[in-house]
Amino acid sequence: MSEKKIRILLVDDHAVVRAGYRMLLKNSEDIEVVAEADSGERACKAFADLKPDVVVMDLSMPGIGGLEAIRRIIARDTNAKILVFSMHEDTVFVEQALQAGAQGYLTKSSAPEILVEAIKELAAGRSHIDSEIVQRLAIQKSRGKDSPFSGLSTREFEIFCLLAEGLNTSEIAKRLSLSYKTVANYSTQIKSKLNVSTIAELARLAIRHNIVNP
Amino acid sequence: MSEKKIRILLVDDHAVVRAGYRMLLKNSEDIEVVAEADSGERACKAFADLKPDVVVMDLSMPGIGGLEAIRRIIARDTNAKILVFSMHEDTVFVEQALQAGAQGYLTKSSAPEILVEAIKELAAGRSHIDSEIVQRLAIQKSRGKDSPFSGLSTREFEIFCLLAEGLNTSEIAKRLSLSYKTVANYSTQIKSKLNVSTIAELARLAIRHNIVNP
DNA sequence: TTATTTATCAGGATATTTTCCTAAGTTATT
DNA sequence: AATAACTTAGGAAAATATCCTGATAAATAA
Repeated sequence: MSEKKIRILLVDDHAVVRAGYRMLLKNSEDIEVVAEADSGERACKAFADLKPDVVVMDLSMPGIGGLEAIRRIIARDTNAKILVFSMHEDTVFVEQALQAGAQGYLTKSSAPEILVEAIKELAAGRSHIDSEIVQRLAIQKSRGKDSPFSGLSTREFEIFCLLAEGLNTSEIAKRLSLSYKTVANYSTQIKSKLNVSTIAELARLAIRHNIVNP
Repeated sequence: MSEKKIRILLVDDHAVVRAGYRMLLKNSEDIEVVAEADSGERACKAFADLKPDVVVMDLSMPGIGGLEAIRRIIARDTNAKILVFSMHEDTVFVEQALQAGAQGYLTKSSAPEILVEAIKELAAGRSHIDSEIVQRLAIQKSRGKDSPFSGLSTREFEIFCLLAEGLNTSEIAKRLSLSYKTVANYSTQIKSKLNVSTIAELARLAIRHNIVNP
């Protein structure tokens, strides 16, 4: 047992949820929450300022989402340890988060003790992915049954989510600090890859896969 | 009891379903299925040819949907008796169907005997709406809680459904035999009335209200 | 019955968006 | 070091959306 506590940055847009996590982690002697953030942007800032040992991060947040935040943090520090704690159980999100650089993935339906356990794992340099999800990933892989989104790159998937949520091209461009043209071109590419011709079809596809709620 | 049988036109795009109805109605002495149709277009044609006493009509069909078929039939014969037999339980559809000119509305979850009963009611010049739905309509009305779609005209609602299903403007124009311009103008109007700015939002709204499946 | 509103339908003009092509810089991968 | 994949974005042309206007037809009110 090391004498120094594991320093945590909590990222979630809901204050109540953060408070809950904080309470939960208070029971652990060797864990200390050093900061909270309610957006991807502020998470990046807090990470740069405090260099926490582990970031506990929600995915769906206003502004740049969790995925983008992960990528920005990893860009700053390749060794950053990020544990995703999301409500999304769909394997697409897991794949995307890991690809973005996260080392851990838990769902909100995981048992509370697991959170502490996972944090310690990450701090020790190992990874921890929800066992149920690991199984599903394995099954999917063995069946060669990739989700229709596995062909999308990180950026494509990100824009896909925003399109499905109902944002238009210029709103997405603004949010991701990209040129309007870039987003427009991505949209075309995404529709082609997913084999849909309208945004309505795209939205329904996303809903069927629990990527956005109806 | 009149000596002449009630002459029925069955409209449904699934042959098996039509066969089922036919079997069901065979048990009734005073009912006779004189024709079947698997599309709105053919239903109109069959109606004009045979002048059945009652039309039993599904709503969701390829080509012109059931709503448009009802309107065309009523346009030809104001006294046509149309009984909608749909899987849609949402009151929006009932309102739309009645507004289009139908006298009856049953859902596929109704008891089989009810179908025979309803047909006889219609043939006698009365109306018959599924009792569960009547109740829900009454409750909605009493609460003054109109669905967001009640502000849409028949045509607007029709185009709304097709947009939500994933058709684009020119496909809709083709299907409804309208000018591209008309549909484009309607789309703008519909989005404005429903207070959405993208087709993705429109699709999600439709899905939330069970107007199209995800 | 006549007047007024509402619904349907669509053209013109203009703006906005999409699509397709191309290309440069970046990051993995071999 | 080289090939491949990803990200970014501009130009040009095609497709769509928007706003305005107007003509019928049908329903509703006076």
